[in-house]
Amino acid sequence: MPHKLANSLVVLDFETTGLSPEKGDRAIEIGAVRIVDGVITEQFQALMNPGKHITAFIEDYTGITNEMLADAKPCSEVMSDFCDFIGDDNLLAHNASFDQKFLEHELSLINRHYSGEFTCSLLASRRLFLDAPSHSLGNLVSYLELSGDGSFHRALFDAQMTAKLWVAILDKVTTQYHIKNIPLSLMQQISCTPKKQVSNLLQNYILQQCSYI
DNA sequence: TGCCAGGCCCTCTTTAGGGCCTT
Repeated sequence: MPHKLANSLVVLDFETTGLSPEKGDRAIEIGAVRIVDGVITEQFQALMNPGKHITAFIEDYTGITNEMLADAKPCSEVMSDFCDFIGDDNLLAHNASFDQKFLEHELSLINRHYSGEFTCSLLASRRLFLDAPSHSLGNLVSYLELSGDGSFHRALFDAQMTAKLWVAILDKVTTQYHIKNIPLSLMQQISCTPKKQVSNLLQNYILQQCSYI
């Protein structure tokens, strides 16, 4: 069933056989949560059989083994189900360019498409958490003391923690700049604005909002 | 034989190089 709520966002994460679909890499797991008004309302998780063996490195990195994938549904079936889950929602991922290229590649193989906007929590966090020692998902979760029960490099857990990170990013904007009901378009503007200009961008946004009152 | 991803972003930059981030 398609979802079309302005304040609804699907946070997703892929585990894959490697870094590049252009070089033949495929998805092996998809994990996602839907957040509405900052609260997780639904989740999606599935292993998928990429049609080839995964390397020992990927087995070690993810904890997903060839044995686990042997009985999994094929990518085409899982991705069709996931496309239905997305509906018309906007999308978010940590280092979104990576997940976006795998999503588009897997959906192209089954002649499906998504319509939402893609937003990146990595780009936003680099601009808003300037003092974080690193902006990897794991380090940001530690830096912000976000709680969670699971293992990094599994798709659903990473999606859950990315969702919590996103809520923390929105809280940061609300607390520091006193902006409530932050539109996704503003977050996308932040994500593509040079670091030194983010403060000006947000202050100008506040002034624009005040001028409407 | 040697190489092998790609986008973003900073700086000792912009006619470039290298680190970060994702698996």
